[in-house]
Amino acid sequence: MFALADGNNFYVSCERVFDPSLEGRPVVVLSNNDGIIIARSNEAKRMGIAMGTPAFRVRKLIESGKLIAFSSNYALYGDMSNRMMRIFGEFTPGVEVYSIDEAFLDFRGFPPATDFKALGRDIRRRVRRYIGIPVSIGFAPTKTLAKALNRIAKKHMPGGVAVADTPAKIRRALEMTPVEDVWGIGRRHAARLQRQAVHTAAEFVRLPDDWIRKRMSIQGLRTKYELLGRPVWDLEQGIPPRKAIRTARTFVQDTSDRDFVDEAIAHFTAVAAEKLRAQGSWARYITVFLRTNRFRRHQTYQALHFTVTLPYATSSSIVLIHYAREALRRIWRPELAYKKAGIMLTGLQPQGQRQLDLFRPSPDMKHHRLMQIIDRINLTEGRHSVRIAAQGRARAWQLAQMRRSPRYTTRWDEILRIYAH
DNA sequence: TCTGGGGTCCTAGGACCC
DNA sequence: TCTGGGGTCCTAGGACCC
Repeated sequence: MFALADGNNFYVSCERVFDPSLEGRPVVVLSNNDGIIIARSNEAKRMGIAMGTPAFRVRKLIESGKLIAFSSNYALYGDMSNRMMRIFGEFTPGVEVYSIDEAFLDFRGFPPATDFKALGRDIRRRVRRYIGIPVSIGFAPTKTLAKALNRIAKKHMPGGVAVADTPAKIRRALEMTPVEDVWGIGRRHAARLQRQAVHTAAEFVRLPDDWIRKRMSIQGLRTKYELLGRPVWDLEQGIPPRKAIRTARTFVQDTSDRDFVDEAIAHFTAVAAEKLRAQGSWARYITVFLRTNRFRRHQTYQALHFTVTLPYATSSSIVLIHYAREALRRIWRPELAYKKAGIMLTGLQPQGQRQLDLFRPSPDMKHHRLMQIIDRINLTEGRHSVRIAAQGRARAWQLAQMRRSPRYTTRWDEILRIYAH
């Protein structure tokens, strides 16, 4: 058996741990720049507030106090997540951290007679007591089924635990699962399946293999097998190195200010390079992209991008920023106003040997050591304490965050400020 | 006025190799 | 007139996930 355990309305639940007066009230958490809604309490869901709603659409509700909104506080959610995952680890060594709020748990070595319902309730109780987060858990023989059972636990089981350990229970679960809620079937395929009168997971698994293979690729077929209880996906532990690292931001306002965007690109590159070094990789390519505002009527949407092949793989912020700015020069069009900019590092390889180019500049070997020192200083003295000059002075990347809660679990200075009042 | 950020995998087609 | 067979690598676009 696998289990999929996740925190209910995770970001909202994190906020509630530190302010219990939020219990029972409609609460939402906003994305970067307080742009859209990315988490909702059950009460907010019941008010009909959809995922992804722009914040300005619910502004009146927030200002009148009918809806409580928080800016996102990833330092808090990340820390709460780690604590929750540690509790999961007390029940089985097989924990795959699948996202910030959910994990697959491996119970394949457990005796068949195990009472998984009771085990699930145990996990739930312990997380609730020690971390303060309500969780839901679904048990089943494959990961895709465990996902479906987790949804059933959340929607239909007051105890927050659902188990499918017999063919009959699996069949029943498939009938209860709308096809659009199956893990691996997204919006496009769901719409197409519904046109074919396929509305539930039970109906989906009745489709012939070659029909699925042709229209939904090998992935669709894997989903079918998993729903039938034939495991395709194994537990994945440890963090595989990223194959791409991307940093991008939406600006608070559209901008044509070249210097501003130049600093932003340099900064995004520095942030991405830091992640690159943290996982011990070098990058071979850097892509810079610019986007105009897709919601503007009078200007057609433009997405510009340019990729530079670096003369040698590197993780030096200095080298990467140099080529990022060159890429920006290539695509910059002064007549446009940009809403979003970003960079992406690809062609990642483990640090070690690298192929050099006979006719192009050689790497500066001193950078490696310099970057190590910068990273170490920034770790102890605070992010961005030491910067490359091109990153400018903290203006390009500032987010609008009007409603962020304190970083309760990681920043003493913020806690002390509250209690000083 | 105001609309997020960061990833992975698969397929088809082109360019190239012997 | 008739024009093989087998492979790799790269890229863009689509679909999916949180």
